[in-house]
Amino acid sequence: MAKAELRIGEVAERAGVSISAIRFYERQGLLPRPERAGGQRRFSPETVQRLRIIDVAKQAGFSLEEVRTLLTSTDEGAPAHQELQALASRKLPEIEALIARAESMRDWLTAATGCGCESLETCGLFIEATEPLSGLAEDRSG
Amino acid sequence: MAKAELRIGEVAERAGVSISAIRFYERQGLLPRPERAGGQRRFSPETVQRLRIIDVAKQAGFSLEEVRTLLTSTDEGAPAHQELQALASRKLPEIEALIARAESMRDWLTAATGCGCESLETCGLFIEATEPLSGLAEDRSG
DNA sequence: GTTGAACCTCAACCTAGGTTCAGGTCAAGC
DNA sequence: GCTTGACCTGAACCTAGGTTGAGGTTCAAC
Repeated sequence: MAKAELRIGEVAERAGVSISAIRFYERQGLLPRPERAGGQRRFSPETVQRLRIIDVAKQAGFSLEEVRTLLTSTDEGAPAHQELQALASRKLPEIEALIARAESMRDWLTAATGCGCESLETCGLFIEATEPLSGLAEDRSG
Repeated sequence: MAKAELRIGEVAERAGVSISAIRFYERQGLLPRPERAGGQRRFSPETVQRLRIIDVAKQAGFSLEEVRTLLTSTDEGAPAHQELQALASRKLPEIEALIARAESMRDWLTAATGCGCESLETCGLFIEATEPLSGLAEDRSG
């Protein structure tokens, strides 16, 4: 383990995250409580990489709680692919549903840019069962 | 204008929205303040349709503030297509960006389900500049 | 005339992912 | 020894779109 010598401002800059986010992640258990010197946090360079991992996982669609699960699992010695595959398999259908909903929105909005209706009440875009809309309904089945 | 004879519970059921949402929309200016009988709201049947319009617009990706803009504009006599086209044209790039981001997430997650790495630190999925990730970066340009 | 369902208002609460603020400490340069 | 910048804690605040709860009224049936 490398020496704990970085101050929070430097870690923030290197990792491209805010100082307040670093303290927040620590509170949320995504980062271990770092060593202190005179009350101030001192981080090892590995922390920068851990913050980058957190960032990538967030971009991939994981919540901070899911990221914490992933990090905790590997911290405890489990192989990375184990929890990662499980989380990804659970997240994938959510993201696919998001894509499908967003594509329906796009189709509706595209139709709307060509709308010439005088009133919303009579506009086909706002009358349910019209095709571009059907895909927009939220899933109320379960 | 039809008679104001519906109670809030009936409007909620017909429109498929919650009672608390109806009161909330009234506070937010999406519904006009309805007539009262002994302190209780009495709605005209048109309210049900207005709630359906709100619902469709929400599904299409508009915020309540945007929906209010749309409704206010047409309430004031403007043709529906005028504000609708403007709002849709502004919303469309947002939704297209959302689709692009979600597709990048999907690709990353798909790769992750096949990951066999032992550690996150050495996993290519978490090393930036690796391709599936490049599309995931949030737009920090503007 | 009383019960119970449906309604009322106002304020507080919820999620997620942080940010901001107040009030205080620490470290380095002059 | 004083200033300045970086840091500390804890609590409050933010968005969006509502929901929930407390405490009180009204309506319809029996």
